[in-house]
Amino acid sequence: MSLRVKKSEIIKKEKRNLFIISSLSVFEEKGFNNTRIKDITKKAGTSVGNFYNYFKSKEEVIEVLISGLAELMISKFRELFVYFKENRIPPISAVKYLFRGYAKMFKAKSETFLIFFEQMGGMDKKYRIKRNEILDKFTYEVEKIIVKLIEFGARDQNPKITARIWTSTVLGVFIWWIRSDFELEEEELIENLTDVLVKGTMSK
Amino acid sequence: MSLRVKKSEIIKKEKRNLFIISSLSVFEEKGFNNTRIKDITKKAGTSVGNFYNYFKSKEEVIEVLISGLAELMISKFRELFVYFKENRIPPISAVKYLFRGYAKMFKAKSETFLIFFEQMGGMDKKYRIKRNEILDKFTYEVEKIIVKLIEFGARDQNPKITARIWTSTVLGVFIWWIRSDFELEEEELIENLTDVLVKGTMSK
Amino acid sequence: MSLRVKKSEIIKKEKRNLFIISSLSVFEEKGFNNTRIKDITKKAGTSVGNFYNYFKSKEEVIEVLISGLAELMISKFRELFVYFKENRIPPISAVKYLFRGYAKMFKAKSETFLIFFEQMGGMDKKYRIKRNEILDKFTYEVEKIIVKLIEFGARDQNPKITARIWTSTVLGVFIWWIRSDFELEEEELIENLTDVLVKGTMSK
Amino acid sequence: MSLRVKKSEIIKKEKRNLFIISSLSVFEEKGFNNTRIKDITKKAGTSVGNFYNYFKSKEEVIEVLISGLAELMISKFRELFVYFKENRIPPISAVKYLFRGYAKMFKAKSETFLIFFEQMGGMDKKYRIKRNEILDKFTYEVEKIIVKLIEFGARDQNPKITARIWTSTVLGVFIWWIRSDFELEEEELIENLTDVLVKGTMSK
DNA sequence: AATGAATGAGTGTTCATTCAT
DNA sequence: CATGAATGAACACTCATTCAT
Repeated sequence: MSLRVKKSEIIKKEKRNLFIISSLSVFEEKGFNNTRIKDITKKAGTSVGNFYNYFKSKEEVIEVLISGLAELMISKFRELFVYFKENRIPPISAVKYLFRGYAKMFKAKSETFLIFFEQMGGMDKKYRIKRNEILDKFTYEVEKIIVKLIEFGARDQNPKITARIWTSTVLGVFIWWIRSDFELEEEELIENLTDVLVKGTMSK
Repeated sequence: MSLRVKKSEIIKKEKRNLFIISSLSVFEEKGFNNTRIKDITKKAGTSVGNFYNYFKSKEEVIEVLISGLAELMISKFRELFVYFKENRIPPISAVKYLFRGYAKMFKAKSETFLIFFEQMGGMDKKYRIKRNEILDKFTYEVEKIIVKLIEFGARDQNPKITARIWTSTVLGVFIWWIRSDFELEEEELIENLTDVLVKGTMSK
Repeated sequence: MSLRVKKSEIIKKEKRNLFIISSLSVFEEKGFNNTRIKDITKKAGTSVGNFYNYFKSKEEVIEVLISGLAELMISKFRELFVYFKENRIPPISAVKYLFRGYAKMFKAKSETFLIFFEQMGGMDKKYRIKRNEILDKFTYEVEKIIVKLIEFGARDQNPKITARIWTSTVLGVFIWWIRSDFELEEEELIENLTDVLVKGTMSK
Repeated sequence: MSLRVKKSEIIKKEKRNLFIISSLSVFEEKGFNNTRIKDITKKAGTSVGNFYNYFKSKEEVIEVLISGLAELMISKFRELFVYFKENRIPPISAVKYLFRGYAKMFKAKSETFLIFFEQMGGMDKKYRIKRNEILDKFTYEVEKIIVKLIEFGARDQNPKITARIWTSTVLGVFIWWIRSDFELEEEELIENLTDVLVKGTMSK
């Protein structure tokens, strides 16, 4: 019996996931504001009413999407930072490693990132606030790296500003990369990005 | 008679402007999609119907806003680039001068820039496309600067990527600056930004 | 002074007339429901507000139009009937004379007739009622002619029905004639119409 | 499954029909232009939004009404004409039979006919054009009858004019009959109508 | 769970009418 | 008288959400 419940719960979670994935691709195509519940359910191959068996509102989907993304970003950043901190490797290699991690993440979740960075501003104010919170958290993690780099001998810059520069640069470039459908060679992009940021931060 | 006509036309233009400015601040506050015509006209101190004496639709306002901004950006970039090209000054000073020009522009049109960079993605697909076109033009202008810097002795990078890095960085940082309500000292920001980008691009 | 007032009144009447004529041609073109006050005033070469110096509402124009038409129709019918009654001529000639009078009237007021017969039904209920009243009056006049014809030796039909037949036939045919832009030869039309109606009513 | 689908489709068609019938009676009462979607749905006992599950616009209803009527008229006329052609009966009986067919049709669809003949002119230009097309087709069918009557020995008239006379007469009289709420005895009306038209067309 | 018809508040837009100049 | 900007009620249509089956 308990097994049965578990099974049905797994199925439920899968269905919920199907809706999220469907939402994602429709949001990407039409934008959040121009996406109708009907579009999502059509994509998911089910009916409008059924959507409400899994979500209590249209907003819940976007909230789930965003929370998932936020979690992913933060945990990824922390994970990468731990590597950064614990390994005594030349900064340039460490940063490259870091960026490769980012690249992988952006590639895996490209649609979510596009929605997050391109569309979230057009939604309700609360989403804009949420987005900025996430960006701030990201910047905060980056700042720790900058501080680390200063220990490694970087010029004495305002770490807050430099962290913000890094954040803007990394996100802007990767978003552009996604939008261009990954046209550019990943390694070349990372190489160039690392080069500018590390040299810009460290060279005397 | 002709004078009178002119006068009424000036008044008409002023009224139109009032609507644009009102729209701007409401869009900024509520987002384009959550702004009602009534919000705009209330801000402008007039009636709903009167809005349609000046614009044929809600969309027309956003189109006017965006075209105006696009023109401003492009012309400003060109103007600054001409200065950059025609004056034999050290690159770091030239770039600083360039960034000061940007800063001034961003400050003067901060609300429009926020709408452009934060909300436009959430609108119709056509606006996303338009936005990317404008960004591409901007990047193209920046690329000319990078090429110039290479002539000045920069490392041999892929100017397309470096231009994109610059674009992302500058826009990201300035948008953040606007959003933080210009909390940071302008000169410090410019100093730091120039430092990272020029050193990141030029140092061996 | 009194002369001056008179003069200004004449001018006022002329202006009113200009509006009525303008209305007519716009109603004909766009239909009453799709005609805007602006269309009328544009045609009249004046401004929207000025319209209300001459009429108290949009409805007043249609009322003036319709009353004028009703008066014209009724008086014309009476006039023709007097001729019919007072002249001892063969019925067929009298009817022909009658129809020639109608034809002239329809030609002179073709636009008004089209509005009356084609559009009035689409307006408010009260106009439909008014239209039917006018038609009834018309039929009542025709009935007097039928009665006269019976005195002349027509078969014994129900004069109410036959009058209605005549009314429908005459109006239907003339409206068609107007709509076809008077393509058909007037005399041929009258000849044929008279022929059918008189023979249909009188021959044993 | 297929049975279920069929059933739901039948229900859907019935609902659609309910809307059409409701529209009809409201149009008849208030006129197309003065009918609000709310009036229709109130009559149909449902909500405004639901109307749009069955029709894509207010216009679609009128289009359905008109197409249905046009089809009905044309097919009825053809059917009656076939009877007319294939049976060697005295013309007066044949015409009477024809008119009885018309009368039945007018009675069955009286509301639609009223809308068609009284209101369609007040709608958009395209509807006026459509109406005239239908009238022309009707006249064309009548013309064939006139030609037949000429073969039977009618005077040599211009069949186009005589057909138009018949059309105007028949429609005008029946519309009047509907409007008077069928006050007049059907048989007497038909008798009289036939008498005038056939004698008017055939008598030497 | 699944369906999709039903609901109705909400929104952009129109346009007759008013009124300050 | 003439002008045309200003007013705001009214309406067609949309769509998130509910609910009977």
